[in-house]
Amino acid sequence: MIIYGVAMKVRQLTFRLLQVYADVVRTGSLTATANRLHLTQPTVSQQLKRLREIVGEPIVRHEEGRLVPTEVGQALYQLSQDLLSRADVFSQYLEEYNRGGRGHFSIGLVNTAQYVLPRLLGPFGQANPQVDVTVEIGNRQQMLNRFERHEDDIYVFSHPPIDDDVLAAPFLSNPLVVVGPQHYRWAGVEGLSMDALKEERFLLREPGSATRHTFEAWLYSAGIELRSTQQIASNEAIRLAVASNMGLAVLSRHVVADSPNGVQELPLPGFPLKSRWHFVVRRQRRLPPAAIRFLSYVQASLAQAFDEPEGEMAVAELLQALKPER
Amino acid sequence: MIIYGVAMKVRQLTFRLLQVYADVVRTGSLTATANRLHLTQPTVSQQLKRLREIVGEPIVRHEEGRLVPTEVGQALYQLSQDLLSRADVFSQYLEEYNRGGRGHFSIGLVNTAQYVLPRLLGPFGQANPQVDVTVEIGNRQQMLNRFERHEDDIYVFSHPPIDDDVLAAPFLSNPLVVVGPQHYRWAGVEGLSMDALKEERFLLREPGSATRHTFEAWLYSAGIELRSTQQIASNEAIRLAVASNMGLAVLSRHVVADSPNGVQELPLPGFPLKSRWHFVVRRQRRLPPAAIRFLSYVQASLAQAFDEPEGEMAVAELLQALKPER
DNA sequence: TATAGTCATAGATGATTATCTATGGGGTGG
DNA sequence: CCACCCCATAGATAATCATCTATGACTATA
Repeated sequence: MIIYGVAMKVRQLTFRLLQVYADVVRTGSLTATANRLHLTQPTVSQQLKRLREIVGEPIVRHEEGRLVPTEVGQALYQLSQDLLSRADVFSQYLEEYNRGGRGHFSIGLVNTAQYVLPRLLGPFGQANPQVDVTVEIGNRQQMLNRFERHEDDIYVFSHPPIDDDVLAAPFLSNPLVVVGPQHYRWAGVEGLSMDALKEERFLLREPGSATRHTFEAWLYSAGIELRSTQQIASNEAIRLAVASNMGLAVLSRHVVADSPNGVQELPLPGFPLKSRWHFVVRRQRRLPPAAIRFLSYVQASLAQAFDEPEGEMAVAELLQALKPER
Repeated sequence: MIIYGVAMKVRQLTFRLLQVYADVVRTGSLTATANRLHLTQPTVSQQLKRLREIVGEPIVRHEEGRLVPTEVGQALYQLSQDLLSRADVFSQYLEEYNRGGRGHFSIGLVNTAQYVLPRLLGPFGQANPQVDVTVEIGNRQQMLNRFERHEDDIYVFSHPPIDDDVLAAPFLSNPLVVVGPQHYRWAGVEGLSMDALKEERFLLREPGSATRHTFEAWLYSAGIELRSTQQIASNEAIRLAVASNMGLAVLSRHVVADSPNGVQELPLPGFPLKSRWHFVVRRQRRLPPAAIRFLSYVQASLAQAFDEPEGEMAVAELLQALKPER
């Protein structure tokens, strides 16, 4: 952009000057303006003088004891009003932004978490229509990569990465259960054990998956080795495969919880495997106010919507740890 | 939550800061901006810092070696663009105003002058559609009152008021002639003299009129006393009255010059009485650029449109006298 | 014409700004 | 791992700003 320095010394123009000038035009008196703005009359007089120098043209004249804007002064007054009100709009936007009622944040979800997060994000979005949330979804490994690159504001992991910079709040239990087809032959049998099922075919998620990793860790510690496995990349596909008698699987109870879906949970000793979802943020990262607001919202609704008072506590601590960042 | 009365320190906001910031966003580099604006890199860095303090929020962040505006920064950038371009529009307006191509001025005309001024104001208005001219009309006395009160930018008098502050440029001759009805019985008679006509009824303008005043002064110096007079307040009414055989009159030749109008000029010794119209301005008054432009325009067109080279000179001098006022 | 109110100007003084030079820290690409 | 950009910070300085108090000029109005 080419700047024409000729007509007006824009560089020296200050919003303060415009504020004072606008008030002078409104009151028609330097003294009045001085009082209203808690200044002395000479101060206002000098401000006017300087503004006139910036504009390069007289902007007010005396008329019947009042100060009246000249033709140029009127145009300048309109400009002032215009500019000041626009700056004010921006200021209000800033306030809204700081309150978290407006703006944007991004959250990265491990695949399985997408079965529960909507229950938090949905109502939050309803209550904060001006907030724009980007939801990233991937398996554990993909989310770890994003985390490494600081790509998102908040993450949800069942097993948070270990790092000094990490703040993690376990907010919701994520029980892993063994599921089989609706009319599975072992259904109802007492004393069923995993050892008895090791000959069955198990459908597993891909290696990067946390669900798979947790299950395999448990198998290892229990000294069990599976005979037959098959890899399927999504929880939903696994659920459908189980329903179709293709095998058994270990899934988050949240995946199978809702509605009749052709699968059933098998009561096995040692199950459900306990795990929890964590909100994970970097201690050092300055979260957008909207993200803070979301976490606050989560904290408030956890107890009632999910009956997870412990989660509420954990989120409260997380928020606390983030506050002094200011 | 703490409520901050002001989200942004608007008072300290400068257009300079916005200019610099806008350029930083465009180039994505402090160094580049520093070069473009002929500053050093630390200067730009500090400006950015100050702007951030004013806004109270980070406005840029590093990303792949570039500086990228944050969410708030983007909003601020838009604001900057907006404000700067508006200031620029005003600046352009100022330029136009100073060139006289835009704006307003007022001119006060003595009644008789309204017969010729349109021939100047008309074309000027055509050539400068953005200039808004207020034309005030009245008889000499009324115009003198306006002059005293500094109500107009320019005046047209045939006899300028005497005042140290007055600048007057005689720009056009205003011959006063004796007129009678079209078929007046003395028409064509050689050696006709005013002395012979003093028994006729003369139609005169009101006492404040300059035309009347000039005529009466001439009568006085010639030692002639009229027998019968009648007062009529407008030139036009007088012309019609003369055409209707109600008497004779002394009028500006400009009043009777155009078109067949039922009156004729009577050739009398001593006539036409010489007088001139003057543009009159106050030396001390700062004329709006538009008024200056009008006078310049008049100067340029006098010679060709009216064949009055002397008037051209006089107006040129007037303009000259006004110039150092800056 | 005296009085009060309103502006303008002068002089003084911290505070803030606009800049510069010098220097240090962090990445990026060889 | 080194050289090279790029940015941030420190320190310095002249200019400008934001203010104030004191005072003078001008203008209505009592």
